[in-house]
Amino acid sequence: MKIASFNINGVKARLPRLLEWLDICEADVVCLQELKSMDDSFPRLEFEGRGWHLETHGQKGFNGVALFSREPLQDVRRGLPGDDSDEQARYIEGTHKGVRIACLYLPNGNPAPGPKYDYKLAWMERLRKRAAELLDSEQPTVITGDFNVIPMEKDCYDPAAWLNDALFLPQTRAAFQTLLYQGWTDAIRQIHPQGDCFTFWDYQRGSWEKDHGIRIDHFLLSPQAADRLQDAGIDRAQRGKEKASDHVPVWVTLSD
DNA sequence: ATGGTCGGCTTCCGA
Repeated sequence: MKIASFNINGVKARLPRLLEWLDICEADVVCLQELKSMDDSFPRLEFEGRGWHLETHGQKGFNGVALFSREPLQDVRRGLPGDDSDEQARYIEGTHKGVRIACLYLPNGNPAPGPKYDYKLAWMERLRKRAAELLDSEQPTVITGDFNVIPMEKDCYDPAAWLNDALFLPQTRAAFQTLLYQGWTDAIRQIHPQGDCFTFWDYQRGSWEKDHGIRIDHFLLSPQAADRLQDAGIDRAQRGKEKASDHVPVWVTLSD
């Protein structure tokens, strides 16, 4: 089973690139973030016509997550539990062939300190609680998406340049590490322990041309999923295409 | 060198 994740930075702006990539990605389930589309204006037919089943969770203008799958998903759940007043569309779960898959777009949090950073940390605490429930289920589970967390110094081109950024602050990294200590496996680092594994290059300052990237799109695998981990990778070439997203797809394969 | 560039129900905001 192949599961991919891709922050597309606007489904309508990315339509040709996304359709092209979906045709070659060979994924059974695709987790998408930053749809920037409401559900009732989502270009469903473009994807359904190519055989994808869609579960979207959008909002106007910003955020938005979706699960695309070759077979219909079971038990789809929208929204991260823990705050009924939170109206931002950043989380969706579904089950594919017994594997629970959570797709998230974790808050950016900049500028820090400030209310946006407080929201990020509160969201990560809610995620910790949901992740603990998922572990307790002992079902094979994958949490993936744009975490907006640079876990380690080697995950950015110039750590000093990111010291005061909400993606790299000690509290942010500690909250991510707390997730890992629960028992989750960082699948991309598991398969690629050395070297750059960048997944994002800013549109500004020629970041792609200079390879000034960061690793913020992750796959966390429960023990039951990690036992089945075969491979993981990053479709880096997507960043060099015309009208590319600022993120590239990441993926894992699990044995059946 | 406080710039630069995307996307969105755009004329600012979020990233």
